[in-house]
This record gives sequence, structure tokens and C-alpha cells, in this order.
Amino acid sequence: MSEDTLFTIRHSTAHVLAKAVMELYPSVKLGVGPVIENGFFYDIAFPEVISEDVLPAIEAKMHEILKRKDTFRREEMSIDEAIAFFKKVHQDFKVELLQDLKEKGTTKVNPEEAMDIDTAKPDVASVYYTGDFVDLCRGPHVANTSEISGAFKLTKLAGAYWRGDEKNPQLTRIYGVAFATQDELDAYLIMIEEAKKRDHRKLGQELDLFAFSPLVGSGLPLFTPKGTIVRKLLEDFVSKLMKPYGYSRVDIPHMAKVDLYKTSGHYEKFADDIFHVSSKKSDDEFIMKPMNCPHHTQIYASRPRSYRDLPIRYSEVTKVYRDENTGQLAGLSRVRSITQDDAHIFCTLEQVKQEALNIYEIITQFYAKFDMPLRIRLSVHDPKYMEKYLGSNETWETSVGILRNVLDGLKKEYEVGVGEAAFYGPKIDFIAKYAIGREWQLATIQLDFNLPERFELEYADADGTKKRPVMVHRAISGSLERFMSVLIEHYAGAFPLWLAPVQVRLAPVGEAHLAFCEKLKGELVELDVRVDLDDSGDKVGAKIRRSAGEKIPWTLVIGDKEVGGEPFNVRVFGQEEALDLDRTALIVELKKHAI
RNA sequence: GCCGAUGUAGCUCAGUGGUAGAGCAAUACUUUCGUAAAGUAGAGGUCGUGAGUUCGACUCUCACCAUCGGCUCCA
Repeated sequence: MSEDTLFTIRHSTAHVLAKAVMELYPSVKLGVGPVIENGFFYDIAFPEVISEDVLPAIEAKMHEILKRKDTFRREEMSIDEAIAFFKKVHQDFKVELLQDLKEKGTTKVNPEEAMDIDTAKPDVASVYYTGDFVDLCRGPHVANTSEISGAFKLTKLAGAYWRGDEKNPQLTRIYGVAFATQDELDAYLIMIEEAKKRDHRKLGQELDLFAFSPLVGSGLPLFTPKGTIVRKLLEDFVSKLMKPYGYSRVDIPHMAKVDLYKTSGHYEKFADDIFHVSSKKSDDEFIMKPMNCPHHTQIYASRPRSYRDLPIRYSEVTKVYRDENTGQLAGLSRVRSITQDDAHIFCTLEQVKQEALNIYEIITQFYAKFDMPLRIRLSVHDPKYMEKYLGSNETWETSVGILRNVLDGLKKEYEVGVGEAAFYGPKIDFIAKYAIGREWQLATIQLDFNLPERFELEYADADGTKKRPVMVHRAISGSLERFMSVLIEHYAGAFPLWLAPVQVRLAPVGEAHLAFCEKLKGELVELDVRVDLDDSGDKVGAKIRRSAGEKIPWTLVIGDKEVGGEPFNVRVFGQEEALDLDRTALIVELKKHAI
């Protein structure tokens, strides 16, 4: 079955959904119903509040409609006729779409909404009949509902703003998945179940990596000892990769006077997302830092700089605080206290390329370690909306040109994201692909002419004149919180040996072997191995089961044989096929997995 | 922030307009055991928080908080 056929089936299933809803709730108003990955959705304004309980009834109605074997009949009419038609049946949203089409030549607000109308024939609108049901649609569709296999399922209900704008009314979006065969649908549903098992929120709690407390507040994760080990290892790893490139570590307070962010321009831009701190001792107004760059500029500005000093590279692993909408907080993926592995490079325009290449090298090595392929995106400004950005179009063209030059020089494939830039400059974003095909934008290299300008940063050039440096912002892991969420799901909680909070579990067979285990543990601790000892009175089987459940990479069962000098039997993640290593080999292997 | 759902023991989950239940975990005791769950016992809960309806609310209603699925946003 081709992709096109599947697309058509999904699209036609969306129409059947709309028809089923119309039959059950005759006064609904239909929005749009496009095909999405694995299925479709339909946005519908209901006259009453509905909940997920109604989905089975709608599904049943859909199956009933399929049994009628209605044909899909296409009909074309002028836009004015179509407007009159949909006005008559009180489908206000369709009328709005048609009016837009008539006036602007497109219904596009964002791409996924565009498929209802064929822009190739601007003066003609097409409608599709399914039995007595009519919908504005560019098609194509199956010829008859009998071509739909019935391998679909309505999955969830959500609120969605009409045309994606939060000022517009909110419609009820019904999501569904649809496949060509029941087997494919079943396989998909099983895959979703598997993905749930990897959910970092579930694993984070099971493996004791982080926690939330209602007293501390939502979106403010607390890292347990185990979670903190992983964080520290990630920090150390980035630190090691940065070593050849001349970064200096700095340290700044987590708050600042509001003036700093008024100067930087962040205050105006992100006023709603900033935590405010008031002082009873002075009239100064403070905020929790939502980013680090303004602070770092003030370290740069703390003394006169010469061209001989450049590039100056300040790095820091530190938290920023952002007052995100509560409805979008989610585990570690979206939090209000965010740890950035941040760095800012102050350099000349000529030096930017080399610096970007160095950062690219760090990013590449970092993600290779986790076997995560990277997709590259050049995120540029949208010249149509320059009011969203600081600085002139000319400055932007220059900085985009520099980044493009870097990417072209690397001969790497990349896409261009128009309108994806930060408000102060263009970026190279790195989108990591991880387990079960998910993607997340994590690493970034950003160019910035604006902050040096706003803070009037300078250096003395060779000829004695004052020049303005350029700033490069970069992050490797993105944020430690989000990166950890990705890693937990990537590895399904089973961190590789170098990254696991506990690397080795010693499981003595009986009480007689405890002393030997204590001694071995001491030796391994001396070698910086993260090792613990199961001194419960349980049987060996139970100890292995527990160790495997905790996703500890290596479990060593220790009894008379091992105490007597025979090689250690090492179970990897509890698996039965085990390594046999003598004491020297054991230590050699473990040492290989230090950072 | 918006739409919808959910909230019972540390975890996973039953349950009813008449004062609360299981398994696992934890604790104590017994067992000291060779590769994925030893046995026994006792304990553990203002049923998310607050108000309302009721003779009586964990159950019904409302508000709030938190979480989940989306939308919008993401420096």
C-alpha cells in the first residue's frame, strides 16, 4: 500500500468522523480535519461539553456509516456559491475559510490547515459528498467508504484554538489513528504501550532519579542522589569535550536587578515569563535570571579588553528560571528551573567561523557517545516580521550569512527554519533523534550582534580604536533536565556502564561471603567505581531480580568460588549470558568506562 | 493560560451515600541459601485541599491545588 493511498484512507476516515459527529450532534460546527502522522484529527465546535466517554459511541457510529458503503462524490463550484452553500447550513468556520480563500488566495495560517482547499484552482472550491454529508475539501478521497478498512481508533480529545490562535474560540479536537489493516493498527497501539513504559516520568520515579514536591512547587524538579550522579557525569563529559577549546569557567548569582534585563531587551520580550523578586530593603526590583548572557556580558565589561584577549569564552553550568504556563509543564521535559550548560564567546567577526566549528565538534562528539543521530537546522529570521527581532535586517543578513558559510563549509545537510531564530540572532539548531524515533531540539549555536550593542561592549583593536565584539551563545545538552528526560527514554532507564548511577551490584550468596564483598567494594570505591552491596538476607535469585529491576549494569554473584579466587561471573543488566572476568580484567573493564 | 480527564497506603490498583481493601515495597522475627520473587507476623490512609448538600460524604455539588492528554508559547 502506497503512502498516498494511506493518506487518502486517513483523510476519508476524518470525513467519516465528521459525518458521525454530525449525525449524533446535528448542531455542531466543523473546523478542519487534516491527516497527521499515523492518523487524522477533526476540530469541531460542540454545542455542549463532551468528554472522552463519547468516543466509543462516535466510533460505533463511524463503523455503522462504513457499512452503508456510501460513495465519495466530488463536486466543484465557485467560491461564492460555496460560501452561500455553507452559510445556508450554518458552517461558519467553512465560510470563514472560503472568505479567506477569496480575499487572500489562501486559507493558510499554518501548513496543516491548508489541505482543505486546492490552491491550484483559486476561484473554484471543491466539496465532497459522503452520502448526504457535505464537506469543503480539496480531496482526494477513496471512491467509496467500503475502501476504508475500519482499522481506526479514536484516541483522544483535546482543546485546540481555531486556526491555532489563542485569541480565537477553542474547538474540540478529536484525534484518531488509522491504518490500512487491523494488524498495522494493533502494532501501532502496542508500540504506544511500549513507549509508555519508557516514559521518563515513570522511570524517573521507579529508578529514584528525581522527584517533585507540592511544597516546592510544580515544574521545580528535585534531584535525588542517583539523579545527581547522572547530571554530574553529563557535566563532566561536556567539560572534558570542551577542554581543548580554551573555555574559562565563571560563576554568577541567580538573580539580578531588573535593569539588566531591560538593557538586554529580554524584559520587554518575555515580561510574562519572568519571576519577580521584591526587596524590602531597597527600591530595586529584582528578577530570577531567565538566562545567563546578560550577566556574562557584565563580566566581559568589568575591565578593558584588547583584541589580543579575544576570543574570550565564558562557560557555566547554572540554572535559569522561567515562569512557564502551568498547563505545559511536563516531567523534566518542561520545567521552571532549567539547568543550562551555557557558554558565551566574545570574539571578532572573523573569529566566529572557527568558534562555531569548534562548538560543532563538541556537539558531534557529545551526541555520538549516546548514539543519537543529529539533524541540523539553520534557524533564521522571517523578514516579513522584523518587529519580532532586535536589530536591522542588514545585520541579520550578515549573521545568517556567516552561519550558512559554516554549514556549507562542513558539507553537512541542513534545513532552513524561517522564523525559527532567537529574537537576538540566528541559530544553528541540532535536533537529536532518540529511541523509538522521537526528536528533540537540544544543542544550539547562536550568533548575536545585539547584546554587545545594547551593553556597549568594546575591545581595543590593533590600531587603538574601539571595536564591538560579536557574541556566540551555545549549549551542548540544551538543558540538563530535558537532556535527562531524553536519555532516560533513549535507554529505557538502563544507562550504559559509564553513566549508570550504580555501576556494579555485589550479590553475596550467603553471610559467609559478606566480608569478602565489603573488602571488594572498598577496593572498587577507591578506583571511583560506583558500587553497592546487597546485604539483605534474600536468596541469590531475588538479589539478581532486584538488581535487574533497578537497571544496574553489572551484577556480581559472590560465593565460595569467587572468594576462592575463581573469575567473577558478571551478569549484564541481569541477563543470563554473563561475562567471566578475573579481578584484574574486572578492574580493567571498569576503568575503560570512566569519563 | 485555555479545553478535557484523573487524584484511595511508599508503588500498582480494587471499592461503596452508613466511618477502607489487595498485591508489592518497608518493618520485626525465622531462614544464610549459587544465578530473575524464602516463610510468618504486626504496622501502615483526615480516600489531593477547602467549602457546600445531607441525619450521615471517600462517594453528590462547587472552588482550589497537583498530575495526565492536547492547544498556545518556548530567550
